[in-house]
Amino acid sequence: MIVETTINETLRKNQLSVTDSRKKILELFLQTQGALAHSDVEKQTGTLFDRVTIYRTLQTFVEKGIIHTIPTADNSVKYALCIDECTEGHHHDNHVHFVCDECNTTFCLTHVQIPSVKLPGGFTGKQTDVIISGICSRCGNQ
Amino acid sequence: MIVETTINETLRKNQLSVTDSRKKILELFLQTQGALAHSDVEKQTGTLFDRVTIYRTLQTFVEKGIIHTIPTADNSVKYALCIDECTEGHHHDNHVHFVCDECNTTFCLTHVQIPSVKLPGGFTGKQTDVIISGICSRCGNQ
DNA sequence: TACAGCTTTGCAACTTTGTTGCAAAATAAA
DNA sequence: TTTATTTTGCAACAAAGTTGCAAAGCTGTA
Repeated sequence: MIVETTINETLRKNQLSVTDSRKKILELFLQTQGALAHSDVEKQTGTLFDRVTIYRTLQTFVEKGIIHTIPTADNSVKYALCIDECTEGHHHDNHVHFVCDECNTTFCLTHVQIPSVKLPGGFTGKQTDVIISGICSRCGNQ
Repeated sequence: MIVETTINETLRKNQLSVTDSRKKILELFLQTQGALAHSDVEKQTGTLFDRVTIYRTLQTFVEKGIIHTIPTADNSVKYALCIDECTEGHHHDNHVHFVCDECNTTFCLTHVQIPSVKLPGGFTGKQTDVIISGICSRCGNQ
């Protein structure tokens, strides 16, 4: 169980009103190891909140830098907490994400170094996202 | 202008019937430097084909390995030709894509080496996608 | 070239996903 | 407690994607 104080503090720090939906959705992310899609949040909160509220809450969290979006090869958008306090300047610039082919969980690998890529002439890179798919530690060790 | 023979051959090689929509959509990809979203194809072909036909054609092309999907940070799916004959085993395993923040074009950088990433213990990577955003050569040189 | 068999297309209807405006409810500050 | 501001839920809508099925189009063979 996550201490409610932590959740409230996080919201206050980000100048957000403390509301039921925000508390519950933030708690969900804190409890979840992997990333969540909008539909996941919707399923896990049942009929507690309106669909629109969930959209707006996720959007707000992204704007405040509490969560970030993850690129996926299919059309789904996924969100994940930035676990490290890399949040300093609210720049979630470089990320490595791991999607398990078996259980379909998305991991945000914060402790992995982003490799630098040589770009062709004239191209200037700002942000690099790496998505690796394969088998995660849980599914591999069975 | 792309030779029609090339298009027909590509379709035949992949055991696909040669139809107007397939010819036209494949031609579009051959003419386009960047990647295309479903909506781009729709706009560029006008009322020539039904929306459903475009969906199905893109899906077929992906299955046959003629094009591949590109992960994006927003929710849009993009498709691009695999230009190199890396198609040998129909395994489009590793890709570097570049999205220009300015003109929003997506480039499939086939000649860029994919860096290897050290994964945490227990994780086994199979496919790596790298998405770099920034300024492309066209927009930078102006 | 014509025909039979198979594949593809277009239509209609539907589901899912995401957005916007606005009044009511909840929260924050005084 | 009261007031000002923020957030929520509803309704209505727009966009994106899917499915079944009959009609039309392709392919191979004669």
